[in-house]
Amino acid sequence: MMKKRVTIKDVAAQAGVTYQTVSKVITRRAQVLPETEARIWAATESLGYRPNHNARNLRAQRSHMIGYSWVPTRRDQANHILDVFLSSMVEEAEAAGYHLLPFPYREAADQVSAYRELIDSGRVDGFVLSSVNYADPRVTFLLENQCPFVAFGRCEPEASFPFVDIDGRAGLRMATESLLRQGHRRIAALGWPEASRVGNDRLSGYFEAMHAAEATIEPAWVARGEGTFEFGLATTHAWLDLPMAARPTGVVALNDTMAIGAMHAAQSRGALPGRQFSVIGFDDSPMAQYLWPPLSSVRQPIRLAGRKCVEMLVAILGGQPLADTQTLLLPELIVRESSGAA
Amino acid sequence: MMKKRVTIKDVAAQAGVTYQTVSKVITRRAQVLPETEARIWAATESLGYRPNHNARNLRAQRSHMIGYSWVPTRRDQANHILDVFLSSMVEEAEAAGYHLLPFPYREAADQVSAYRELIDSGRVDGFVLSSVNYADPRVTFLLENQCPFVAFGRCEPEASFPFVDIDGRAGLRMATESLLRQGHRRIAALGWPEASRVGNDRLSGYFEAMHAAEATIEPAWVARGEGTFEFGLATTHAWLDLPMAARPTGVVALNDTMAIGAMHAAQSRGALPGRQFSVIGFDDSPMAQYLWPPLSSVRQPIRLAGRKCVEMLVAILGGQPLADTQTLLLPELIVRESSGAA
DNA sequence: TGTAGTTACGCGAACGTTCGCGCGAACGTT
DNA sequence: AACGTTCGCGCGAACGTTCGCGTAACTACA
Repeated sequence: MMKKRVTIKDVAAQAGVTYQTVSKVITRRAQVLPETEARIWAATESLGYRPNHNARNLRAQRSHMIGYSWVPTRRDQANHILDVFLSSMVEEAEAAGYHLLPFPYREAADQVSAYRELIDSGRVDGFVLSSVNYADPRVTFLLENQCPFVAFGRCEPEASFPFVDIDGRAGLRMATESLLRQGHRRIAALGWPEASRVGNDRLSGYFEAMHAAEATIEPAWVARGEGTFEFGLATTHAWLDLPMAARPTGVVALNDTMAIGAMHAAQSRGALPGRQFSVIGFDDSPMAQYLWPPLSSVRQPIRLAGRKCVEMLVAILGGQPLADTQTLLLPELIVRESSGAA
Repeated sequence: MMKKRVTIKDVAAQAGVTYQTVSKVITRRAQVLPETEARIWAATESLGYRPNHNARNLRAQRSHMIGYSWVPTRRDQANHILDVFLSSMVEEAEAAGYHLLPFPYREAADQVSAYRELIDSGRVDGFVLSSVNYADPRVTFLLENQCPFVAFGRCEPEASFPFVDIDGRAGLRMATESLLRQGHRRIAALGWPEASRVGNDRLSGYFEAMHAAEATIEPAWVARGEGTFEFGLATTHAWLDLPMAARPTGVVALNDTMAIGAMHAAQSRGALPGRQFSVIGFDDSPMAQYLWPPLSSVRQPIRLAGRKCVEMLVAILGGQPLADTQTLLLPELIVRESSGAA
């Protein structure tokens, strides 16, 4: 079907040298006459030669591939991050002579086996992990087998492995401080279950800001749920049912979906978000700007994170010592009309 | 660093046979005593042997990789489709012993060279294309070089190559018919530039439905723009400025972003979407349900499309004759409150 | 002119597989 | 008992590279 592959031997024949010499020229380890070198380059050019990566990788005992798997999202909760995260990783990888190998997400028990297969069969040289949580079995597996990886997200602070993470604590601190500055004192938070490391990290920023401002926190103001629209909606309704003195005037949410639920609840009671009731989300999903009123939200530097993950992993795979093995990136608060003066 | 790779020879040594025999057992081309076979399987098991894919691929002159590249979206227009499309492809590919190779999108002039490099260096066996448009240079290149590929999206009807596409025409016909059934006669459309094949295809469904219902179409009702929120907003404002008799009572949009613009325009003039003015979008993006009122939209069977693309490509790569080389999938209209009786 | 040092290139081997051929042993048939 | 068949397995080669060593030819110096 396709025209014959052109190999290094074809080039050699045309240039009148042995194929090993061609190899040396191409990999620039040559001590060759300028004249022969020119002939060889001319031959590669005219034949359109491209080194066969399978053969190279076999010889080098490397695959130049980076494994990556992500947990698929429900259809009503878009993963708007994936596009940016993936393309930034893919670009950075290509620049370093690597490629990304996406593989299907598997459920808990099976999860580690997918990683094992890929590494044992030589398909990948290392991994980028995401959605890392407490006591992640993948992390322990990879550490045990001394398999190179970089995590997007931390897990235990004790475990020391290379990671890139976004400072969610700082993000929620910024959001909370923004409300405090606008005169809010009674601020509630829509959080995730206690099992979520990311959730706890972000929430701690809320506590920090509140304590620093010496604002009291009613236990009822900190709600933990699955991050859904419905949870944000129901919880906010409950808050707005509280007696005036205990009723929050603003909410910070760990994601935009819950924030939108909160906005709907407020609006359906005639409390215009941004005027009578302030809401700040997290993620700065594209819909944030199209809501009415547009939603304030914390934006994460995803592109940077993707680049950094791959950059670090490539350095590790190249055997280079890493300056800082752990990177924390600052998010940015985007203030829109959903949050305003108390 | 990592413990020594275990190869087929290690297995052979432990099982007391030559490594070629192990190969035969593993690839199931063996005529072997049940007893030896058992020994071999036991050895692979105990050593945790995994075939080296680089070596296999080199030998087989195949990479078992499928190249895929997508055009990155602007940060305010989420690609909520990518997650589903990618994971469905990755899953289907794995089931067939393939993997996906994502590579960076390049601009027009350079675009083909990326495909050439991948195929010439033996990194991929074929491609899945998306965002195919009229006279796509990638298509002509791949056809010329007889390189296997499946397109997600058609281009010219004449060019005959395997593709999977979603029947956008049917989608817009359904949307338009839905409004017609609810008594609307003056229906406008928010389209894409004439250079967009997908745009023209979808729009033709609008024309079809209108003609079938013998509803007249004012030229001003068909607007073509870049698909942005701002375009939907401005255009709808212009429509609502028309004299009563020429003013549309409903809009169908080629994507949700423009539909949301239309909703905002209507709302800001006190026309509640779904009551005084109906809007139907396209994509059923996750935010559709969280808008107020929730947006009616056309949902595409993306997961199915992804599976189908890979299924077809794998069949082609396996040398199997394809029953139908061209698949058209029907979208589904999700009616919510943004569209209602005229 | 003999020897040491350098330069330019060839040669063999190896990476981990698969594949087709070949060969001895066991088997059944005349 | 001699002969063809089948079975079970070994053997050599090949896929396209890279790498270290070997070795001619050339330069330089005594």
